[in-house]
Amino acid sequence: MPNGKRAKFSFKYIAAMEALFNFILKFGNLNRQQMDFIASKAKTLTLHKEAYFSEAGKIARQVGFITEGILRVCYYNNKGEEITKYFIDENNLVVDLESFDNEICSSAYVQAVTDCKMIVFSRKDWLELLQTIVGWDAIVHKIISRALMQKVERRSPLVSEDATTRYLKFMEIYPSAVNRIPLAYIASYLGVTQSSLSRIRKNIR
Amino acid sequence: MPNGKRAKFSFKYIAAMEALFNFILKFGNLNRQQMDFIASKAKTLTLHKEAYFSEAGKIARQVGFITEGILRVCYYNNKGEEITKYFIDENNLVVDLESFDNEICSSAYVQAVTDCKMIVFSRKDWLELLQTIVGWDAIVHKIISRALMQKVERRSPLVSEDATTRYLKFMEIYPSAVNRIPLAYIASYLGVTQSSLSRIRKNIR
DNA sequence: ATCATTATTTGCCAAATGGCAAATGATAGT
DNA sequence: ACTATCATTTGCCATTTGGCAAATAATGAT
Repeated sequence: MPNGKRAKFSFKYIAAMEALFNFILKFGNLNRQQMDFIASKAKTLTLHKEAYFSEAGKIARQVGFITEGILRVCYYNNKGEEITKYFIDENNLVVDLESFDNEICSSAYVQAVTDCKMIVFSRKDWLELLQTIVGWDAIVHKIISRALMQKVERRSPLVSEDATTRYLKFMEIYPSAVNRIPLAYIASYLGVTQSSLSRIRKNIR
Repeated sequence: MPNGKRAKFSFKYIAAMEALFNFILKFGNLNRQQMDFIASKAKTLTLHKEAYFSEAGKIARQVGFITEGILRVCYYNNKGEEITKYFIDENNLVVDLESFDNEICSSAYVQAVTDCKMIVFSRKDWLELLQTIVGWDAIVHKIISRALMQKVERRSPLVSEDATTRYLKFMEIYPSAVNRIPLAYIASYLGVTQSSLSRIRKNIR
């Protein structure tokens, strides 16, 4: 990227890109040219609290990276209750994989829990990156496998714990998020009622 | 494979291999030569009920494909309770991914719930397949991603359901396995006590 | 067939959690 | 500062689930 062009990027934008590459480079190597090509496809996206990144009934058309804020993935179960499947916080990739990969309608909402700043790639650009950058698919596969394993390791153990233990585990995993996520969302993530979670909080102190 | 050699394979062995390739070919294409190469690395393994396929504290050194029987993956939580994380039944790949990929000690046991027949690949052979067969890594990635997504989709929703609903969902997913898995394992998978599950079974009829 | 062992069911009661509604607290808009 | 709105806490009681122990059933070995 020629020096003369730098001026048009804000400090915040550069910091966000740096966070993105810090994240990516944990999973594999890229040269300067490849990184510039990725950067050339990146757009920024601001999501206000409660806005949707992708929606049930629609096809997910972008891949995102959260630089600020927290998203959650949720759905409605057959009793009509809204269930939070998981939270995704800063410096993580967000994509409704099933929907994005297969171009089928999603059954889940991906929603901003707080105001969010993201870097996003359109489906078209993302596929171009996959076709152009040698080794990019391997990096993406690693990122996605790790994210999936993390989801399994985080939510699934809750099944065998009582409500208090669930909340304690939650606080361990998302210490900085606990105070930014409404109680109702945490309760639905943990599979307890709001009032129970409120009482659990009281008892912990 | 020359005709003269066929005689040394039993009917059962051939059926097992066919099941393996039926499974693999759902995720990508392979030519005859590639399939023969894979087959040349395959060994059969019989596990008796309660035997371990891989163990906590050890490094997982093989990839398996179940042709008959059911395995379970379990661990001990910090209260010392044995928790079944999931079951894996016929026509599925089994590998303790974290341990196998990174050559680190596992924290989980993979144990036969019933007598099992499997096709297995040693770590060495598996890596050779990855290096030799073009496109094999892509197929493996797809298989593994799907398996991980399935785990997320199966166990994680249990968090938000009551005990009876958990069991009903379990029966939907593993209809043919319900009667082959001891109640205690199912109970620990569902996060309920044995006695509760026993009562739930009674009430359902 | 018999016994020993293990798995499952059942009874009894305690503890945890849910359901509902009201009270309190927090927040944003005017 | 004052509402209106939404989020959280609390009280009361019902329901679900757990803990423990004993009874029954199933299984495998001799």
